[in-house]
Amino acid sequence: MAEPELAKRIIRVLKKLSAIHGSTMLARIGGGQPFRTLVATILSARVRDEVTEQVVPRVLERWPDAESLAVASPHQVEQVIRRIGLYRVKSVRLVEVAKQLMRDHGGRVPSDFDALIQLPGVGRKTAGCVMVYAFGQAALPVDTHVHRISNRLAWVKTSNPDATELALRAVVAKNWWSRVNDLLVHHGKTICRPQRPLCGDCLVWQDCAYGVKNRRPD
DNA sequence: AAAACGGGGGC
DNA sequence: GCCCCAGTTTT
Repeated sequence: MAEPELAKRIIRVLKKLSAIHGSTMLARIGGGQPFRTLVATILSARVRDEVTEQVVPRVLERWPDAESLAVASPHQVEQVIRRIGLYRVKSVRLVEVAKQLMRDHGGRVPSDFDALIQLPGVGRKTAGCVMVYAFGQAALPVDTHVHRISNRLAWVKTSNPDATELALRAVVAKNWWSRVNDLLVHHGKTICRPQRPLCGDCLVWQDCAYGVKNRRPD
């Protein structure tokens, strides 16, 4: 451990945040099923939860598996996901993903990070979310929320999300990664928001220079 | 490292 | 009107 002081700070914050309970959007929509989780995660990119939660079930109702989605036309998909941003790109990619699943993986979603990340429109975040929520495998997909928290609490000094991921992996046991991800994402969406964070309601404001300054402005 | 994709909601 | 949204791909 290069920085035991940092490790202690991270652990202290995570313990306080462990009082948080509740499910995440991807856990609700995906229901632990690989195909549902994959589709939900791809469509959720740069889209608010409320829109994703309304649109994705309609997609899955019409195309419940890779076999049916692979023979759909992107235009058909586009009509259904129209409320989501980037829908032109995403409709083409969804069909392409389904075709690739049929061609290379027997119509199943691979339970392998390296295979997932090769699907079109699937990056580190999406692959990590599928591994965590669909396969229950250890993965810590650091997103903008977790990265923002990491910066405000001064866990990392660079703008690289990978640095945050490494810092967390160093101090959190593998079987807790999904739980830690849930805690931090939930905290980032509700309290530690990008603008006007609710430091007055924050459980860890005392561990955060940003929070201390916000609660005791001078 | 930065731009592009992109409609919809909050303020 | 401006900024942001459980990112990924391209330049």
